[in-house]
Amino acid sequence: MYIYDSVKKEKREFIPLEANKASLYVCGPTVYDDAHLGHAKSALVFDLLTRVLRAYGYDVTYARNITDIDDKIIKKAKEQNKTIKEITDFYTEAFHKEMSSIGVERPDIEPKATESIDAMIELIQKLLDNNHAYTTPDGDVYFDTQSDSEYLTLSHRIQDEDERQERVESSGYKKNQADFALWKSVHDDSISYDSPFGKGRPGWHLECSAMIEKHLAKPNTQYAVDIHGGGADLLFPHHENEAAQTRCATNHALANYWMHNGFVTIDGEKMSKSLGNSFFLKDALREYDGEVLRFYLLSTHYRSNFNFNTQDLESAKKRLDKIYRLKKRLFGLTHNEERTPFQKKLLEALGDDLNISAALALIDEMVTHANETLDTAGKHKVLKRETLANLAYIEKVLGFGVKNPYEYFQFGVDEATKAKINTLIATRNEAKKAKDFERSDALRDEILALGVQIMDTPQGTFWEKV
RNA sequence: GGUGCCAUCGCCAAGUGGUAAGGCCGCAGCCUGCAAAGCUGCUAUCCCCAGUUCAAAUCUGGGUGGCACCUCCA
Repeated sequence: MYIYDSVKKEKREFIPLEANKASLYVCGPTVYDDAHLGHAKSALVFDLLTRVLRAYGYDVTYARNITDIDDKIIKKAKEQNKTIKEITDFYTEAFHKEMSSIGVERPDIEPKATESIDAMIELIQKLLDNNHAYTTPDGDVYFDTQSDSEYLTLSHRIQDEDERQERVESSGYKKNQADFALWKSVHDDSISYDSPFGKGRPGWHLECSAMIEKHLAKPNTQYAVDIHGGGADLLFPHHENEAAQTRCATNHALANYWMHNGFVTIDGEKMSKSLGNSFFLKDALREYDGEVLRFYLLSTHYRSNFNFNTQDLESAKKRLDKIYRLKKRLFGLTHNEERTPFQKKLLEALGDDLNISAALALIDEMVTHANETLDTAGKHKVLKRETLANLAYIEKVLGFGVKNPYEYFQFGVDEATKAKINTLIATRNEAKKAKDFERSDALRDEILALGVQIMDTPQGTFWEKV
């Protein structure tokens, strides 16, 4: 399997630290607001990566954190007159629910920042002991970027000479402008934790390093984890700082492979709070089946930026529909797991840095071939068996086609309408039987007016929401 | 201003030196009472200019255009 390493900037063969095992850490959400499509994209990308690694036979340990202590959370809690925990519990649960509806499996480990304070304090203490951090008179602890000769090697940034030397005064007690807080002292009655450095809260970058040490890192390895992932915007400063902390506090570097997913944009612009163009996942889920969103968001290579629009979403849906229609044709048949050449090719495509386009093209060809054979030789047992095995494989590795195919096509149709449609179809079939085509066509138009397309097949008349 | 990424059919999108995958849309046909679905066929020389090479969408240089990071951000 090959992975594009966004730090080394090249595709590299994946060689794990420990044979047959793979550890993966991904920066998760700060739970103070609803997840938007960008969060969905990131979660989907690493969900796919995990599935592919497992398909390759790796025993994967996947950790994704929940940041549940942060200034923004505190601000929101104050605004809504709620406790921090009420806020974070609410958004954590919403996050889980929404991710689940787009087929994202739960990570193996989901550490919360508030449950890892000890590990963070331990890490800060090590950095202080190693002279990679310093305390300020007002009780903050900063990482000393000048003490780390490898600082900025991750993001390939060139340190600005002006920044280095000039602004010591303007940044309080910081030695260098680039230094970042490991511990922010708290002097008022807002939420804080006790520490050897005084009451305070952990810095933003610290928790990931601490949690990786606590949950994933193995002693005496060159890297703490095999793969570290996150959104492209996290490379600097977040990952740069994480890497610096880990490198300076422990005897290993943070990650062997770095993976960064591209952004979801709307009208060509990155979604952001300040632009007011966020598209929340919960809103999208009201209009579209979660799996359609999964398929659409995953249909472009993970490193590319992704411009969201409903026209493209519709055309992605039509592509997914074809998988489900094939499922319908084979509905009710049982099958066993079976390896086919198709599956091998599919995995090879995905193993090439998650080349989803190549994988989807293979699926399209498989579906077309299966339909063609079913059209001409409906009783082709081997084909049916292999196709079912292939569809099951697609479900497992890509998470496409996991639903009941009939229900999939009925998304957003309420029970009363369903009953009405079934009645109309029954009436139409009677008219058809009596060869009263004028009536049957009129009934079909009536059904179409409900936003439903019907299709007559040898197995009966089926309908799909348009 | 600094750094980096990108530019392939109407739209989405693979392809990193050997002569352009796939999907959507469109057109023609098969099937169908008619449709829908399914199937078959048709549709690009790769932003511009120059260079390297037997050979470039793919490498180099120069343009033009778009985006991102440098501040919280998936």
